Order: sequence, then C-alpha cells, then structure tokens
Amino acid sequence: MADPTAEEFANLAWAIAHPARVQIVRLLIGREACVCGEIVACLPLAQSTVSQHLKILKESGLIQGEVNGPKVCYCINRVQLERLKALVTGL
Amino acid sequence: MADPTAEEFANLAWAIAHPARVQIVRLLIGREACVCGEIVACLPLAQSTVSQHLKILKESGLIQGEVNGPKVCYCINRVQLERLKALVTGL
DNA sequence: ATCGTTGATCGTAGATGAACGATGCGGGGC
DNA sequence: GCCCCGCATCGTTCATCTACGATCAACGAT
Repeated sequence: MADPTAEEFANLAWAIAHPARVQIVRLLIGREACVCGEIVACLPLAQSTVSQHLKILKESGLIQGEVNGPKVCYCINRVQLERLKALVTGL
Repeated sequence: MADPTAEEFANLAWAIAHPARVQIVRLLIGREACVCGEIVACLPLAQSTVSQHLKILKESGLIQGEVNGPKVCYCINRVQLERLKALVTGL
C-alpha cells in the first residue's frame, strides 16, 4: 500500500469532517473574504472554539488568513479546494 | 445556520478522513467486491482494527457488507459515493 | 500613554478515535 | 460431534478532538 495520496486525502477530508468547519468553508466560498468576527457571529460557538477550527482549516491549506490591522481576513484557498474536489471525484 | 446538509457532509467526510479508510474505499471501488480477509491483507493493521474501520464505513453508508457463508463480502455503495461527490463538487 | 477591540493561545475537562489482543460466534469440513 | 476458519465484538490503553473561559498580543483611536 503506502498510498502517498491517501494521507493527503485523509487530511483534506478531515479538515471538513466537522459541521462547523463545513459551514465556515461554505461561508468563505460565498463571500470571497470574511473577517473572523463575522464567522464567530454566524456560528453558535465561542470565539476561541471558532479560532481553533480556523486554525485547523488553515493548517490543511483550505483557507488562508491575512492580518489586516487589528482584524484578520480569511478567504478560501481555491487551489486546495480544487485539489480536494479532484481527489473526491477521482474516486 | 442549522445547515441540514452540513452534518451529513461532515459525516461522509469524516468517514474517509483516515488513510486506512481511504485505502479501503479505493480498494472496493477498484474491485467491485472484496472479502474482509483480503482487505486485512492489504493493510498494515490488525484484523480487529480493520473490522472497526469497516464498521465505520458501513455506518456512514459508503460501503455495505453481506454475509456469504463464513465470509463477508464488502462492496461500495455507489449511491452514497455519488452523494459525497455531489456534496464536494457542490462547494 | 492608555484603552478598547480583535483574534490567537493556554489550560482544562469530557468525549471520542485508533490500535491492539483476547474472546465470542456462526459455518463448513473432518 | 468436534474442530478450524473468518469475522465481529469486548475491554483496554493512549492519543486526540471539541468546547469553553481566561488570558495575552497587536493594533487603532482618543
């Protein structure tokens, strides 16, 4: 075995393997860019919890955030998103 | 929020959010049907561990297994697989 | 310089996942 | 009947996720 893509696949799948993260990703896809505070407002979770989910998504490469003054602007990484789609449809 | 599909999405994504389960799914897709023992032979895991992964995949609906004498034959559930693909490409 | 806002990080608690060995159970073969 | 094979399940251990409040760091505004 030792499928090289199996692990990459699992990582990407795991990133969205949580309802909150699915919603975050969908939110960012539909909005082009979004400040962290808005995301927190859209979810029934504490700010720290949302921040952790954002960290997980960032580590997977699905999203990226850039500091904009005191705020942080998150947006989708289309490249990784397409990578995920390709892996799934390639099943 | 309360995205009804977010949870379904997360469940399906979580089912393949593990390298071993990705390999199992790929194996079944490529083989049409496969006895449990063959799957165990293809993975560097104990039989009981593989059995648990199969249980998880079965609960997600991605695969289904039918008893065939002393053996159990697993196969992909194309319907759920297409459902997963649709959810991902629909992002 | 101080303060308020924004978001990341820390620390913690409870729940769940992953892996294994051992055991249980049903079906065939002797 | 008895035993072996194939698979599921149980029980356990260790690690990780999830969620939260509290705290910390960076920045802008006053």
